[in-house]
Amino acid sequence: MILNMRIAKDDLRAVAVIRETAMGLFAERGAAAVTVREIAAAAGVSPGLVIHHYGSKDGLKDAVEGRAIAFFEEMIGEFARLGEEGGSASLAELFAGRLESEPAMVDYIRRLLVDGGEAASGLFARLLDATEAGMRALAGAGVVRPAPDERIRTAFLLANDLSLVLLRRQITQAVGFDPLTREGLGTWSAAVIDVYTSGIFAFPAAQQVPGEAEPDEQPLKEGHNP
Amino acid sequence: MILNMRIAKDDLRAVAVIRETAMGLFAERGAAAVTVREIAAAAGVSPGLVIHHYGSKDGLKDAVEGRAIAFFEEMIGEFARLGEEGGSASLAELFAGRLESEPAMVDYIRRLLVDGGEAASGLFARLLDATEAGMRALAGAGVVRPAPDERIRTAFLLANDLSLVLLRRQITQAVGFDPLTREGLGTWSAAVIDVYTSGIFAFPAAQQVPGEAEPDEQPLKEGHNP
DNA sequence: ACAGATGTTAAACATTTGTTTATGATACTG
DNA sequence: CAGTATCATAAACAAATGTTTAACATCTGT
Repeated sequence: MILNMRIAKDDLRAVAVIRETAMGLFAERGAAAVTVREIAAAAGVSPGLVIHHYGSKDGLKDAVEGRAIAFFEEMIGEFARLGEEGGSASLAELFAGRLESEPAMVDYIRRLLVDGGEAASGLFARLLDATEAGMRALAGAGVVRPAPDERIRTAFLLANDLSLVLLRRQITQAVGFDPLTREGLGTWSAAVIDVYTSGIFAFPAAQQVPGEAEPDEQPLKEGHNP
Repeated sequence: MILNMRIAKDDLRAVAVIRETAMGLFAERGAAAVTVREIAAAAGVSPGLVIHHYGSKDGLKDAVEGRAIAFFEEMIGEFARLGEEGGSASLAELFAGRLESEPAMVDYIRRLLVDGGEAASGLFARLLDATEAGMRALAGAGVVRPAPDERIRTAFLLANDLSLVLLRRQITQAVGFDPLTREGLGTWSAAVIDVYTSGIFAFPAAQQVPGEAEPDEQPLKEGHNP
C-alpha cells in the first residue's frame, strides 16, 4: 500500500476538523447537550459526514475522549520523565505550554475529570503515582521535608495544581488574569511558592490556633469544649 | 388563608421529591443527559407531573439550580459570619457537615462550578471576597503572615478547598477515604495544616531550588539559560 | 354529601435527534 | 480519458424527547 494517501497529514482534514470542533463544543456544554447538527454546522460540514466518519455520535465522543486521554497520558509521561531527570516543570506549566497549540484541550480535560468517565478515573491515580514518586525522590534528596503521610500530602498538592484547570474561569475572573498563561502562571506560582515555602501562619508554632475561616483546620485530634 | 395546606411540610411531597431526584440525576450525568421520563421514573411519578409542577424541563433545571445556589449562598453567609466571629470552621468542614442531610448537593455544586452557569460564576467571586476578608482579619490579628498579594493567596487557598469538592471521587479512590466525611476530613486537614504551617521544603531558604515536579515553580522572575 | 380545588395519570402530539440511503462531486490511477 | 475509490451532501426515517390535553382520583370546606 502506497503512502500517497492524504492521511499523511491526517490533521487539518475534515475528519480532524470535526473531532476538534466537537471537542470544543463538548468541553463548553457537555457532550449530551451538543447535537450532531451543531457540530456539523460549526465544522462546516454536513451532519451525515460526522456519522460517516465516526460511525455514530458515541463513536465521535469516544474519539474525542480518546484523544484527550492520550494527551493526558503523554503529559503524565513527560511529567514523570522530568521528575526522574530532576528537570523543572510543574503540571500547570505543562498545561500552560500545550494550551497554546490546543486551546480546547484544557476545557475538555476539566470535563473529563468531573464527568468521571471510567477511562478518566484512572488518570488521576496515575498522575498521583507519578507525582508521589517525584516527591519521594525529592524527599530522599533532601529538597523537600518528609511528610507524615506522603501520599495524602501529594494528593493535596496535586489537587491544588489541578484546581487551576478546574477553576480556571473563576480564578481568571476573580483575580484578573489567567493563571494558565505563561505570564499569569508566573504571578500565580509566586504566591503558591510563598505558601509552600513559609506557610501561611505568622507563628509556625501556633498552628493549633482555632483560626477561623480559610485553612482546613481542626483535625479533630483534640476536642474543644463548647 | 388558612394554614391547613399540606405545604406546611413542603418537602417530602412529590414536588420536592421530583426536585431532589432531578438534582441527583443532574449531578451525576448533567442536565442535558437526563430525560424527563427518567426523572419521573426515578421519582415514582408520571412524566406529565414533572412538567405540570415546573412548567418545563428548563423550569425544573432552574428550580434545582436555584436551590443549589441558595444553599451555596447560605453557606457563604455562614462562612463569612464565622469569620467575623473568629469562629472555627473551614469551607470543607461546612460542606462535610451538610453533606449528610443532602448528599446530592455536593455533587451538583461540583457541576455548577464547572458548567459555569452565569448565576454560578459569581459564587466563586463572592466566596473569595468573604474568604479574603477573613484572611485580612486574621492577618491583622497577627495569626497569619501577611501575603505579598492577599487576593491571589486567598484565591489559591480557596481553590485548594474547593478542589476537595471537585475532585472528591478521584481523591477518595486514590487515598482510600472520602475527605468530605467527618473522619476523612480530619486526616486530610492534618496534611493540609502541615503544609500550611511548615511548607514542603526541607530548607525554607532554598526555595529557589529548581526542584522538579510537584510544586508550581519557576516564577520566571529569574531566567534560566538553556 | 356535594362542589370544587388539587394532585396525578395515560395517551396523543409536534419537534428534535441520531442515523440511513441514495446520489453527486473530486481527485488519483492505469 | 475512463475507472474507481474517497469525500461529501441532501433528503428521508425511525426513535426519542419535551410538552399538551383530557380525564381520573383524592381530599377540603361548607
